[in-house]
Amino acid sequence: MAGEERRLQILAVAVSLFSARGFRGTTTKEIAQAAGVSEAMVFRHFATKEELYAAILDHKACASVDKFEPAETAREAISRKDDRSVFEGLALGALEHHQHDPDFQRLLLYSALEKHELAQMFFDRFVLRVYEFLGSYISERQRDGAFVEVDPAIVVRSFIGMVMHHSLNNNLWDPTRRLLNISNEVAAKNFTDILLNGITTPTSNPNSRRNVQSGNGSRNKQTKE
Amino acid sequence: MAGEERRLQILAVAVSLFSARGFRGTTTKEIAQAAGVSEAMVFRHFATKEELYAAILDHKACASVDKFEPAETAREAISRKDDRSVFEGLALGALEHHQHDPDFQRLLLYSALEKHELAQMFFDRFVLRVYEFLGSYISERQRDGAFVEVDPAIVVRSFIGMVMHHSLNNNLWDPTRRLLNISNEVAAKNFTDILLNGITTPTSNPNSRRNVQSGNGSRNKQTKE
DNA sequence: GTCTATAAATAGATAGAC
DNA sequence: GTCTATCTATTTATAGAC
Repeated sequence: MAGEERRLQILAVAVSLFSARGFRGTTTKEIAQAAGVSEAMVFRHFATKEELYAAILDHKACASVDKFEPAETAREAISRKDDRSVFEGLALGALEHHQHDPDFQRLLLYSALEKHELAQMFFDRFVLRVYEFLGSYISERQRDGAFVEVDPAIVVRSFIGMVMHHSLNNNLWDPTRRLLNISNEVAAKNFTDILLNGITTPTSNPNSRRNVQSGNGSRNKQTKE
Repeated sequence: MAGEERRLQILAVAVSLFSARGFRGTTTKEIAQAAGVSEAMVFRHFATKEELYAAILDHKACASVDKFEPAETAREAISRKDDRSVFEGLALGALEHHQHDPDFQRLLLYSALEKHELAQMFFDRFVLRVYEFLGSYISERQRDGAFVEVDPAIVVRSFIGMVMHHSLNNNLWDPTRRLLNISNEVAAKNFTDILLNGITTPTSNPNSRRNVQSGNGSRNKQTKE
């Protein structure tokens, strides 16, 4: 097998093993066996185990960043100020990504727990940008009077929390979907519904929407019905 | 040092090491050194490294379950049907727990990634119950007409997602709070606000609240203003 | 490009003295 | 209860033949 081809093959099996067992939990021997070569071959393509791991994280992180960067549908929805499309589209994209490539989330978690520098780099280069990106849209919609006045970062944290935690459950704790078995489309729609509209019915709660009116809040009764 | 005392000391340092480096990332030698004893002492109290790890997970999981089980304030708020108190109280409790004991979340994540059986046991004995507990309350409030008709499990997933993901950010990726620096109280309040009320202002979105009216939905225009 | 053989260090775990 | 010394297996990594 040609050099580059072999390198990619080793990389591929290593992704699967590192994501399943973590850095310290995976041995170079296992990687070599899974690739059907000797350990010496692994070290021919990657000087150290650490270098192999870094190559994987780098590849996964960059691929993920690139995949998000366009987010054409998101930008288009933003330009139309179509809130539902913005959030639902981003959620669906993330959920599909996590479902299609569960190794990605596991690698990210393992590397974060193990405090690998590339985990922090991914956070700086990807998560930070998402917060800026989404946060600035939320700010804009607040200026429009469409969203209530609340720290945009909290809104981003909340929404990403719903989405990421759902994927985490599906990939990590509840792969058989005992707790909640819904399609990504339904999940994205419901998370967006909750973020935008909440779950309280309009008439049921006298304190509802109290964040909206800044000047006439005194009309809202604090006592229960 | 007396037997039981020594045992607890080893357990304590092992918690800190296992939570920092995971099972495979922690050596019995390190544990012994951190406890100021020889490796032989570790194996005197715990037959194998695995047994020590299981003792830790078991202890942490049981302590956590016990701590939640009362949840007196939650039950009291539920009996009053004080939605805000129910969710805000549970969120604050979890956030405080995670902040006060960051090892707990790391151990849980590591053990889940490493597919340790006790991780699954914790899920079955704790997470499952929370879903039942909160889910049945949500169902009740839906029958009251206070909450919109949506799968209660999705609501639970959403809310737990906000809370857990926030703790995860604070403990794992952003301990310096670059992205979002708020107290647990503010976080719990805001997550609850979003869950109950959403972020859209009442007048801004013609599609808003469309889940509520089951019979007269045709009045809602689908076109944008 | 691929292998076998092996080095060097470290892992988990035990024996036996005090 | 505690230690030192040690065993055995495994781990990362290298040397050198083909």
